[in-house]
Amino acid sequence: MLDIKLLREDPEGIERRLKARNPGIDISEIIALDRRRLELIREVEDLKAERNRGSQEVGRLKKEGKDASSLLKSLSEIAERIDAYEAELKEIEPRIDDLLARLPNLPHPSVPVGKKEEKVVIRSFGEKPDLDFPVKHHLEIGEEKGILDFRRAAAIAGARFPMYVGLGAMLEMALIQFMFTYHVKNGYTPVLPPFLANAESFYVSSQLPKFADDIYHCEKDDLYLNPTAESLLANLHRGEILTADELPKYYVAYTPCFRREAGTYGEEERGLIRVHQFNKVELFKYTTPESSYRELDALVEEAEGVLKALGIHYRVVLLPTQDLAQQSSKTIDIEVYLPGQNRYYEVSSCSNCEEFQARRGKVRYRPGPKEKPRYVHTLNGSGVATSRLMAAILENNQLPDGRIRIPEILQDSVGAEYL
RNA sequence: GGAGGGGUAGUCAAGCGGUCCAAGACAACGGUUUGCUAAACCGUCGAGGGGUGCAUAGCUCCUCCGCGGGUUCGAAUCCCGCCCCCUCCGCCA
Repeated sequence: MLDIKLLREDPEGIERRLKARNPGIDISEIIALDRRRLELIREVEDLKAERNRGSQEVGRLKKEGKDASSLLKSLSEIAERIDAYEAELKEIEPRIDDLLARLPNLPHPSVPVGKKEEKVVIRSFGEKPDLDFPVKHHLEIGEEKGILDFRRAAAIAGARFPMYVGLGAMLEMALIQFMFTYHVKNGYTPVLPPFLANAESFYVSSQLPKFADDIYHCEKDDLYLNPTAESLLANLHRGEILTADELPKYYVAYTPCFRREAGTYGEEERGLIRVHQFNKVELFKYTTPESSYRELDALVEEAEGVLKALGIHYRVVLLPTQDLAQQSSKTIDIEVYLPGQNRYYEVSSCSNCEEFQARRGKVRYRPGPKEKPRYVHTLNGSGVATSRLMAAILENNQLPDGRIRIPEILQDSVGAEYL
């Protein structure tokens, strides 16, 4: 959520910056409604001041046993006028809120302006594996080894739900446990949050109102299934005023993530690439505005640490304006390479949302004892998402003889060296 | 799901139609005193929004007592609906 004061002060400048993300953005309706809103507030507040003075006078007159009937009559007229103005306000304010809630965050100046394709590769780790034998797709590997069973999962839940079996299940659990512990050792507070959450929570993190169709919804209880722990962790301090010495706060959560993925899938998204349910270890930071970009860089490095430890080749890319999620000012993705398809896939997306989510969730901190509360900055990043990480391991670590080498640090917990 | 109790500022807590512009205490902060620490004393001390300011400074107005409605000239206080917490009962992995 942007501060409406920014729109008032510099509507052209703000609109120009937002158009870099989405050329279709037009803030003129918000500006017009807001102008009317301010007029109404002025009227209402003047009237209320008058009413309050009058009401006190009524109390005084009654105490003295005097007649207050003419004053009461004029006050009741004022009350009617207040009602009329407030009725209009009540109609206008939700419209402003809704329009404002749909505007994206302002992009950071360091973000390249442009479409998806304009993303910039910042750095990479390791080499593209050069496999001199016919490489298999992870689906094929999964079936051969009996560690992935999409067919039976489909009978249980439907298409595009994964089921890990045997060493596949062991490997998935080992990955989760390894990543979770890795970040805890780096100073993150471990959290296992609820996996369902209410609408308010998704509004704060900004999945709602825009992405209602992409989240599973339990009608009866009006709860949503977690699509990313970002949504949950962004609500951990809702409505709180933190003290300066509490910041920065680092959280790591493990959750399954559920996504409806309504729309079309391409052939290249078969298997574990795009599924309705996957496991993710999520990193989340609450920081001061001054430190948030330093913290973003650190966040990316911490996520990279996981892939380095697993020995997987990846690259780090800076997303351009038109590829940013609504709440993000700047996003850096980590992509792993899948030799089975000769393509890179995102396994981590690290964003600085600045105060966009904090404003919605009213998460603030007090810089000093006497100072006014300010909004914190929130950052999130996958650390990382498995399913895709699993696919990467299966495809990158295949050997000419058909075996799959399990990354060394996981061998003990999986209980095997090869699949 | 049922019955009862409760939700007031950072924390505790009073108030139950008009002097509430929400008491008081604790914590915090500033100061006085002080060999140091502590104590004592004095002062400051919630949030959001509007107006006026270069101002996140002052001044001023409005709103907020779990959330949303209603009654009233006037609601923390009365009425209705909902949410959350506690105790007990029922059901259940």
